[in-house]
Amino acid sequence: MTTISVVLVDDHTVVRSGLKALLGTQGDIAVVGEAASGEEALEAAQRHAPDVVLMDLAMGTGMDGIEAIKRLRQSTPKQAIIVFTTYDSDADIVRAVDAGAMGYLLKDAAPEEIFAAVRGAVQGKSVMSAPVASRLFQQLRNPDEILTPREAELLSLLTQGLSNRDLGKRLFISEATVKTHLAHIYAKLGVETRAAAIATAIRREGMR
Amino acid sequence: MTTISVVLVDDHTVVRSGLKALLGTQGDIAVVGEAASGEEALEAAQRHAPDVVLMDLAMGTGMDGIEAIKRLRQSTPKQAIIVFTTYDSDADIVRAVDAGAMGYLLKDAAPEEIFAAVRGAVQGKSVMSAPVASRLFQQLRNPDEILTPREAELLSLLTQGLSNRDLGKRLFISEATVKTHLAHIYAKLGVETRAAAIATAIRREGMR
DNA sequence: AGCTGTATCAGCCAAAAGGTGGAGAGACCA
DNA sequence: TGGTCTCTCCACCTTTTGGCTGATACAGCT
Repeated sequence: MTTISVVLVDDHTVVRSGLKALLGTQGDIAVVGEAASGEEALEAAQRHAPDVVLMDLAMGTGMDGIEAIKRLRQSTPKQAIIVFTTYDSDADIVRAVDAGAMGYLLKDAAPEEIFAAVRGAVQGKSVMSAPVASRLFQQLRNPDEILTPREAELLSLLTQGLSNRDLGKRLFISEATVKTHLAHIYAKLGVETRAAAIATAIRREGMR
Repeated sequence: MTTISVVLVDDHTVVRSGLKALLGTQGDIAVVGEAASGEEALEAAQRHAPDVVLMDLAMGTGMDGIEAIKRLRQSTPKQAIIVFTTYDSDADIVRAVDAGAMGYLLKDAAPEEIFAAVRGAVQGKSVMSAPVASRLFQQLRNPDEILTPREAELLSLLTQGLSNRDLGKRLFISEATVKTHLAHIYAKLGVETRAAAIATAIRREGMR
């Protein structure tokens, strides 16, 4: 059994430290490098040539996690990338997988789940937290929940706090049409009010 | 010099582990207990009687951090509570300080900052991360825009998409009172509708 | 040619939200 | 003690939003 080398990418010192401590308890996993930003991540991945990169999506400044994943796939395509983040935003999941992530863990994952993900990743298995998997599953099963371009446009304006009247003016459509679109959006998002739709959109769909 | 005993409260195993590893490097600080929820926090604080409680505000389920702070102040008033959380939301800061928190750190704080906060807390000093301090400072300059603790609480629930009726039920107040609070919140945030208030709160205040 | 999905609009009604003005109770402080 | 702040509540009224049903038009696909 060979040792699995890992590079950690997270702008929070505490989280890196915690991962290091947890992974350190496992004989077959060794943390060989750390990075606090997307830029550093590229550098560290080059230098340490790890088997696995564990990466947060939200980096305070500079390059974000998604961008870092894309570049890592180009510069060091053999490394398995596992996303390790706080929120299970639909948009982030899709984007991360699209960018080439092998796994998607949430920060409240149990240590065993993290170990399993790291071990699985080097074997080409993709591991994700249960809530993440269920979201992906739901999206595949329910194409009904995908917003049409027009609906997405409207939702985007909605999250800026516009009234139905304003939405109509902005999009050059009648208030009646705005209401129709809204009803569809609510149904697709699984909410009943505009307030909940805004909250859902900004948080879950990564709109801001 | 006596050793400072600390209890950690965070629903993320990784974060607890990280704090433990970091604090463990300091000879005068010892982690004596951990908790993954508000309920566990009360229990751990009773049992271990620590000098300091380091606590996240966002706990997955059950009691939230603010509520836990309030109860801790009642059950074990001598312990200093330091909030250790991800976002610097105005509303959360106000509510946490109001509930009796001694310090307010962000998770991207440097280890030295954390050590200093723990040491300061036992001496009755309140320590907060620079971004947090600047927010408070800004609020002091514009007293008209400061949300009262109750308003902050309401706004926090508002960003979850609740209706006036639901807000009333949740806070044990009438719908009339909810409307009064909302009117004040709108005025302070400089918006006219609940939709705009939510958008402003989530984006500008970093709430989620 | 028919089906499906998208985008547009209407009218009606009920529910929710917002605006205005007023008011009492308790805390805190000068 | 008087002033200020906060939290609570009420009534009345207007505006906005949401639920429902139904309709037309166009594009793409089979």
